[in-house]
Amino acid sequence: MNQKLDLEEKLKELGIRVTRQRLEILNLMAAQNTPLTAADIFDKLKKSNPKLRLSTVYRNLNKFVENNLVSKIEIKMDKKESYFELLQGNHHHHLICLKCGKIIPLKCPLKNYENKISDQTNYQIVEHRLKLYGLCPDCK
Amino acid sequence: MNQKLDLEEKLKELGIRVTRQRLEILNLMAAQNTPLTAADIFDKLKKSNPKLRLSTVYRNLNKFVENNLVSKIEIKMDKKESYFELLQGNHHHHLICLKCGKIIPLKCPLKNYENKISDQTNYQIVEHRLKLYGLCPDCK
DNA sequence: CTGCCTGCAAATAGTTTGCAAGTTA
DNA sequence: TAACTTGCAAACTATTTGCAGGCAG
Repeated sequence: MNQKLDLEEKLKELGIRVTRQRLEILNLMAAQNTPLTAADIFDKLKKSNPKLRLSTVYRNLNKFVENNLVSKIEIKMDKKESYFELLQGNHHHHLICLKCGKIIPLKCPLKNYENKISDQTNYQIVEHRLKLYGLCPDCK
Repeated sequence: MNQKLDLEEKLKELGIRVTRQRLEILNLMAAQNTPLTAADIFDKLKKSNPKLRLSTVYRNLNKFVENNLVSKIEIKMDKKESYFELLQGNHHHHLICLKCGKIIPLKCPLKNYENKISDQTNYQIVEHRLKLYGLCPDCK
């Protein structure tokens, strides 16, 4: 898997020290390829690294977010926990199953919409976030 | 102001007991006409009603949400607090200033989009949420 | 007068922080 | 070896809950 090397390389480029914890977090996120909570990541990694702490996971995720390696998003309508997703170039949104929680990515339908709103409101638009909720084929 | 009467009427229709706390919360939300946090509401109301508790505000907001009188939304990108907004018939989204926090409503640009995604993914779409972030004319 | 609502206090969930010891460059 | 990172414990923020007395219907 040369994605592992890419991720290590990416940290070096950004001047972020390469530690076991950071690589394990990033590799897990790359392998799962869906948004995960800090607790998800912690639960999976503590099996192979029992000394790992949830606070370390949070500290590193926050650092990745600051450096635009990862984005932090809300997924569940009724839970206030954050999800984290490895940024791999493509701006997209999410469709979330209300029953089983499955998440699928959606390409962005709002390319010109930002300009339109910018013109209408005189706001300078910086970003937008869209989520759809529904029932997946298995749950509906 | 006959909105006050409307709100009291609405509670009765829904079989929700009319209490001082409930009316004060709803009237404040109607008067402010922008999404508010439970703490915003509590801070404003405790001046005239010092015995009011934040837990009472939360309990009532949750009841209003269950009964579709109020919607619960996330507004701030980096804070995990919920905002609550009185539902007044019109489905809309929000444009939020990243600097001063001002919030303006946007009409929904996604009328057909849900159908399109439903066809593409075979999910049954239940709802969607869109937020734009930017800088308002005063802050940019 | 009965059941729902509130005040009050304490608990919970998610996340952050301070500090000393360990690790990276 | 200097600066950064981690483990660990404790704090913090937003929200919820249990219980006993109070109020609405």
